[in-house]
Amino acid sequence: MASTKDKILNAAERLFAEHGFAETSLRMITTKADVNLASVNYHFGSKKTLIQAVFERFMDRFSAGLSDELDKLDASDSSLEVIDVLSTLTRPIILLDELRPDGAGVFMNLLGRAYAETQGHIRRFAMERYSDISKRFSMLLQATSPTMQPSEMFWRLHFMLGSFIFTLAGHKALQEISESDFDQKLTIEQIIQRLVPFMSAAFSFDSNLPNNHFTDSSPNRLSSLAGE
Amino acid sequence: MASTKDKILNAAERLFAEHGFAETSLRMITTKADVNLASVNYHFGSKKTLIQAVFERFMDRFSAGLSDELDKLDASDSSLEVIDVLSTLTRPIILLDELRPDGAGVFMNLLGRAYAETQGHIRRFAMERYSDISKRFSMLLQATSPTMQPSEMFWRLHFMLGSFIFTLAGHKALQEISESDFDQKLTIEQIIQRLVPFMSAAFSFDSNLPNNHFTDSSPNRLSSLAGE
DNA sequence: CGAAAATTCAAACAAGTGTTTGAAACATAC
DNA sequence: GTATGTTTCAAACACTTGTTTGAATTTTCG
Repeated sequence: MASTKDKILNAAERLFAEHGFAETSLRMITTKADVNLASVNYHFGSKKTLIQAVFERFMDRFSAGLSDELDKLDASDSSLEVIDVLSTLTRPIILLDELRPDGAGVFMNLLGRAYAETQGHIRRFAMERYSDISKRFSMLLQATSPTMQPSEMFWRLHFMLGSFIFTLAGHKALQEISESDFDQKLTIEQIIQRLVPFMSAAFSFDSNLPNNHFTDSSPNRLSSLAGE
Repeated sequence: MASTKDKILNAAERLFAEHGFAETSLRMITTKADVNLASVNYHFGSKKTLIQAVFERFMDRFSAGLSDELDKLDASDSSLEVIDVLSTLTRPIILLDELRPDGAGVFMNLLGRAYAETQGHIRRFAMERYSDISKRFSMLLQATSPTMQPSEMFWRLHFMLGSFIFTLAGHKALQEISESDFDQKLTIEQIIQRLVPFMSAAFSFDSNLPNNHFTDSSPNRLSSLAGE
């Protein structure tokens, strides 16, 4: 029998992912968890800190998994390629999905909502708590492309982050469309296995290459707003 | 002097983008707009339809701008490259930014929040109302890569969508980090001009190529969860 | 002008919110 | 077994929410 605390966390994480933080009331949570209303404030203090606790439980799992993968990468002596670094994300995500039904989707949904919080008490909390692992990941990525400017790498990293969070948070809807339109329903792992090579190709693009095809800014290409 | 209706829309769109739909009360909106509380229900019927109206105003602008760009593309007789199609997104987004302060950021923020809505009354509304323009865009993209499977293209398109929405919705926070860490604050346009070539390179990656570097699945690469 | 329609307004409504309270029930340890 | 600390519970609290009402005001137009 799960403890009251865990029952609350289990119910809360599903409801938060499904309806959002503000749209989920403590009464919805305690009803689903089959515990007394007051127990939330007793065990967690407030709704705000409950949200943090839900987030923390996922994030700890994920960052531990990612840390393991990065360890493996450090241990291997083969030269690092972009895809090797990006691939370290796969397993930690899949592990969440095995932890509980649609764990990865729930986690990414929470991540996306946390990021949307402009005032962002979660954001600040995550920043300081998981800065180590994120720095480590970004260092390794930088090592694959020594000539790339760190600022360019910074932006690319967030471009990628957007793809991951957005796609996996909404994977259920996307899976449905994919199934009805193409008769193929990808699993989370299959989605990631498409996403990783796709993003690796993007990262491998060298914007410093002169006369590069992708940075050709002849009138018909790119924005050229000025020319109108 | 703006009409009451417009004053409400103007106040609402900023507050929605800043705090989210649920976290923004009608009283916050009417206070900021300096109109009577009841006028929201009088002019828009309900909060739900107000949200739709705010969204619609942006989306109409954007899709009209995108439509123009796609027209230009149809008119040009040069062979289409991926970057030509992706570049059509730039101008419509920048135009929103010129329409009102941080228009692009506000719009992307709304888009992101609308997508997060799992139950999604906005999502359904957008699906049927803007299916034409989205189909047109995706057709043109498909034309640049005739050999690519439509299902693969579908997923890539949503990977890209995630990058755009996520990055531009949170661009303010990212700009701040970029400024403090690299002493360079990019404009929205500059962000897009990094994003478009980056994504174009990703789209140009051919996953059907045999023995491709990026799909090499030797033990150290990709997930290989089975092997544990 | 003056009747009709459209709009604004202050006030109230019912419903739902997070949180607090103090007694009851339970568990733990001496 | 009794005392101590922990946890649960029903009830109430103070407050905010979106929406409605009906009268007052403004605008429209013949």
